[in-house]
Order: sequence, then structure tokens, then C-alpha cells
Amino acid sequence: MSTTRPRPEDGDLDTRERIVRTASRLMQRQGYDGTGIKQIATEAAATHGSVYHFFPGGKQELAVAAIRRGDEEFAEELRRVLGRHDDPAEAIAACARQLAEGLRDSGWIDGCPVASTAIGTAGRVPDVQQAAAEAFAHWQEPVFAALRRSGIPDDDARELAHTVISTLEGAELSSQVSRSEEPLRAAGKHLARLIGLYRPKS
Amino acid sequence: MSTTRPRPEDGDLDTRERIVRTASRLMQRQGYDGTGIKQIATEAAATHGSVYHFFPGGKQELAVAAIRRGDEEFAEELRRVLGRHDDPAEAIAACARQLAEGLRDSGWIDGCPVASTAIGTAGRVPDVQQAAAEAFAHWQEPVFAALRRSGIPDDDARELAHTVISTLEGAELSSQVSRSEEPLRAAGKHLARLIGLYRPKS
DNA sequence: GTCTATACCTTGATAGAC
DNA sequence: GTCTATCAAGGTATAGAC
Repeated sequence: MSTTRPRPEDGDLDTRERIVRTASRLMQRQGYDGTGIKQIATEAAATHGSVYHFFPGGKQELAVAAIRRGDEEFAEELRRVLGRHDDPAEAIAACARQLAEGLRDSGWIDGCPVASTAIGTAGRVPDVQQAAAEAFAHWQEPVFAALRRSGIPDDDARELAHTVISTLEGAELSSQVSRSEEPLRAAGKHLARLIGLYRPKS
Repeated sequence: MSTTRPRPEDGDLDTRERIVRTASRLMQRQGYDGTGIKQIATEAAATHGSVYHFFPGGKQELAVAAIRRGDEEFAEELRRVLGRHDDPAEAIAACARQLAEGLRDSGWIDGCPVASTAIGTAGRVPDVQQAAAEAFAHWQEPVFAALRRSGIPDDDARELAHTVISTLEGAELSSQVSRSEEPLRAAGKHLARLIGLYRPKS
């Protein structure tokens, strides 16, 4: 019923979309304070005025939109990888491998799309912090669902989903900082063993 | 043989020490780009000129010193808590509780002393990134030693130490962003169970 | 070692023509 | 919706008196 979405490839995105994408990518790499409105405008091929036209709330409003975009992107990636495996232990290990691959292929610069912005604004920019908290909560949902599907009781699955996201997050940070796939590799292996502890014998 | 160190309490620290402490604390909260030299100087009760006197390399050199300070502080905290327990599973769970307590007591603003600076400069400020990578590596040592003491083989202990640090790091980030002790609580519980898997039956 | 003054640049944000 | 000009404020860093 909706008009067909063009699935735009490159420069034919509307201005607002280019701005959000660019802001999300830049803040992922440089954090909130390290990313300027001017840099965003330039790299998005937009003018300074356009940014404030679409985001009258300025940098804070734009940062919230960028965080939400990163939220959706990673949630989709999670769902995609989790959907390819029946065994949740295998699925989570695959997620860790996917993160390691993306990190390495980017030259260790594209880590979690939310973490850098979130950590640099925690307790200082409430709107951004709130959006980041929602992202972390969203990401637990597909993990929780996968664990529950395998027969793990709700309470255990809920708790495990917390730890899965925390561990992937921390291992991605460790891998990025040390420029090594080892932390994510170890995390995938250990999360799989941990989940195995909770999975009912079939 | 060295002159007795005064263990200074408050305002009677030498200038360089006040600057490093202040820089470490501010960058922990606001990251590298969010923390200005002027703010550091003001809060350290030092002058602008003093900062550049002690750190001719400017902000980068000061950030490296701040990271190293955070490195040492957290390493000592780890050693202290780990030293209080014979069972490494209990010890790691206690570490998670300690982190949660510190985070909550600070009003959720004092997270990892290195993470915010590290993540915001990854791939952009090589000296800072290097210092952060060293910090992550240092923190694994006391964990590795504790695991080995309990009889876990070297290779397993090495790998587990990676995951312990990654998970604590990620759970602290999750707890800080969501302003909840739950991620750290779950991480402590699950790390303890994971370590239990590797510990030889006595 | 400490302090002040200052050079020079970039920032976030606004106004108003088109 | 787009673009340019402009502002006040704050950034890093340097120079030089004391």
C-alpha cells in the first residue's frame, strides 16, 4: 500500500537520510564531542542550514536520531545472524564472528554504532543516554527469543540475554582497542559454553 | 631508600599529580574530545601554562598519562578484590559487585577510567590507543594468575582472562548506560558459572 | 615553575536571502 | 528546502614576564 521504497544506493538519498547516516557513522567512530555539525554536513553533502532545518534541536536531536539508526541496524544484524541457526549457542558464536569480521574489515574503526556516543555522553546529555539505553534493551529481545526457543526457561533466558549483549559489547570494545580478533573469538566460545549449561538436554 | 612518599590527601599534591588525576577523572566521564585543557587546568587548580610545562606534548601526552593512571588504579583494585578470595569464581563475582557499587555510588557517572577515552580515539590518536591497549592487557594478568592458582590449565586460563575482562567491561558499560546494576549482577553470576566449568574438581 | 596574554582556529547556533 | 554570512564562545597551543 505504501509507495515502493527506492532502496537508494548512493547519492540519490533524500537529504535527511544522508544526514542521519553520516551522523551515525561519524559518531560511531569519533563519539559525540569528536563529531562536529560541520563535518557531518560536509560529508553528507548537505548544507549547514539543512541540518538545522531537519533537526531544529541541533546536535542533541541529531545524535538521538543517529543512535536510533545504529540501534535499528545492529538489531537487524542480530536477527539476521540468529535466524540462520537453530542452536542458540552456535548462533551467538556466529554473532561474535560476524562482529570480528566487520571490525577487522573496517580497519578496526567501526565498532559498536552506539557505544562511543553513549559512553561519552553518559550523565551529561539525557536524551542521548536514554536513546542508548533503549538500544541496549532492544538488542536483548532477539537474543532472549532465540534462547527461549531452544527451551531455556524465561528467567534464565532473560538473564543470559543481558550477559550475551554485555559480553559481545565488551569484547567488541576490547578487540577494537587491541586491534585483535582474539577477545571476540574467546567471547563467542565462552558464551556458547555458557548457553550450553542452560540448554535442556533434548 | 627513597624519600618517604607523603601519601597526599587533598590539596597538598604537587601540581603534576593534580593535573594527571584531574585529567584522568574528567576524561573518564567526558572522553577525550569532551574534555578541554582549560577545564583540566581549572579543576586541578593549576594554570594553563603549568599544564604545558609538564606535558609539552599537549593534550595527547596528557591523555596518555591519564590513561596510564586509570590503568594502574583499576589494576590495583582488581588485585585487591581478587586477593580476598581463594575461589576465582567467587573472586570474579566480587569484582562485578565492586564495579556495580562504585558505579551506583558515583551516580552512574564514573565508569571504566579508560573506556571512554579509548573508544573515542580508536584509530585516530595512536599514542592514546596504544596506552589503552596496554591497560586492557595489564588487567588480564591478575585474573590469569588467579585462575591458574586454582588449577586451571594455562591455555584455558589465558582465554578465560580475556573473556572476564571483556565481560566486566561490557557489563559496566551496559550498567552505566541503563543506570542499573542488573547487567553487572548477571555478568558476575555467569562468569562464576563459566569459571566453574573449567575448574578441576578438587 | 608559575602565570597572563594572546594568536588562531573551530565549534554550535541563528538570521535571512533565495 | 537550500544556502551563505555571521556571531559569540570555546578549543589548542605558544610566548614571554616574573
